[in-house]
Amino acid sequence: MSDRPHLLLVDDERSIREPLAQYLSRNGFRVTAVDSAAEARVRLNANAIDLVILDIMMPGEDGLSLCRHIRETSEIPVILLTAKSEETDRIVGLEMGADDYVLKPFSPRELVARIKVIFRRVASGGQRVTAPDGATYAFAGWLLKSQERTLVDSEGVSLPLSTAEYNLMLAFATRPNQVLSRDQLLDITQGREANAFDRAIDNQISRLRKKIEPDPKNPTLIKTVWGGGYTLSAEVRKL
Amino acid sequence: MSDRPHLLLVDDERSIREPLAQYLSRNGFRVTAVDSAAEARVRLNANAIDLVILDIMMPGEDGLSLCRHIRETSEIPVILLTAKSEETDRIVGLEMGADDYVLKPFSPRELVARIKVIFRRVASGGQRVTAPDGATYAFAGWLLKSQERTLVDSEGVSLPLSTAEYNLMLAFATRPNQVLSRDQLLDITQGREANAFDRAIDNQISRLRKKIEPDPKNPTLIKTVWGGGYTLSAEVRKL
DNA sequence: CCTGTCTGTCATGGGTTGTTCATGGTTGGA
DNA sequence: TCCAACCATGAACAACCCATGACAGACAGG
Repeated sequence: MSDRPHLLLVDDERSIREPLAQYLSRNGFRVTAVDSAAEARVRLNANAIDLVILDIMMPGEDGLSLCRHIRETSEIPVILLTAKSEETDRIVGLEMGADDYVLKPFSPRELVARIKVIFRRVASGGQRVTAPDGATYAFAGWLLKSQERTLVDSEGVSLPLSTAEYNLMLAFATRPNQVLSRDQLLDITQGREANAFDRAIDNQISRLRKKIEPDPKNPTLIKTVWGGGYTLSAEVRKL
Repeated sequence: MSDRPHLLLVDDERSIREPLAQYLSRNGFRVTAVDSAAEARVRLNANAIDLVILDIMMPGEDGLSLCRHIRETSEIPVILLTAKSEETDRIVGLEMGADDYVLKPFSPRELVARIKVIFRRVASGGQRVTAPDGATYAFAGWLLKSQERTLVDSEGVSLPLSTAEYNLMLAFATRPNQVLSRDQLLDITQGREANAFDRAIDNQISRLRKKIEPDPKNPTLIKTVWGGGYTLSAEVRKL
């Protein structure tokens, strides 16, 4: 986890969402605030989220459903916000995998305290681009082995990747055919924000292409999206 | 932690303590119930406590004081019970190192849910080298025998490890494919903090690689994660 | 007390990554 | 079609991080 943990705040009520996002920002967190579960799913995929704060009551998909989804697909901690005082709902939330809940109306200060408690617990294991244990991704004749952190070509020859190259490759392999901006890639691979005129990602892309593209000048795998970022254009199978 | 986690319940009011202890027992926990902070200190020393449930308001030494003591001397999680509804007290508790608090009157079912949340967290990321219980770990053609503190290769040849090397190897074997920072490794293997420019772990890694890597210059087992630490890239079976 | 092993510290060298910058490609409008 | 503005590329460089040999203090066994 980077210096400033990245929180995803999901609440449909603007009057809660915006001031809370501001408060959390002032307290040392990076905050992405969205107003629906659907938007939250997009952000979970695109960014490296360290913790989710989730309103239970929302139009469309509700918080409990999203919470279940998060728990099934990742280890990201979840704090539920609930206006309901009914005990059963809160307990259902905990049993569903939420790490904590906070009753509305709550004090922002208490929420921050609870967030810190969770990070204190998590601090030992958490790492950013963790691939599911031992997963292998197959695309375009390559095998990306997350356990060995290497690429293997169709003839079984192993190609060593540096740490940054591996992180980048994994970011693409888990999000094939998705355009990822430089900001997103920085966030995913290193959990940091871009400083002005940051060409770090460009450079890594260049180095990666030299390793995996048949003709690095005419990339067929990692394509440039002008003004947008990069995308891995290949079908990826997870083994 | 054994199958049935051992809880220490500290509350001076018998009308709460005894029924609650019973309820917790019926829900899969071993429970030691005491009525004072002093008694709690004795039990903490004498028994292997996995979690403490602590009333804040008690005659004599109060819960907050005991909580601070626990946090200073161990990693045992603490849940505070508090009758006070004042926000500040609860937050002070959290900031003092408690893992959670529950407001009186609370439902036992909710308390159990919260206990389980904490154990779930601890189980995934917990520190500490697991006690040498005579287990053997098999990975990449090696056997790490915790009883003999040696590595045995596929031909049965035994390779002696020094203490530090063994601790390091065990730390990896119990956390395969996890990136462990130098800080974590120092903490796990020696329980100490890194001082600035601490290269002790680097050196141990280097020595360990020379012993177990086919080609120490191109490590395939213990890999470097740039800016992150090291990881054991292998499938580990516990025998 | 001596000796050998173990382990932390230091210094040096090498690898990896971020930044800068000149160059060339892409885009949209004239 | 041409041009200006913008953007991407990749080489060169600098900063940073890591690997490892040498050394010395700590420690245990004789």
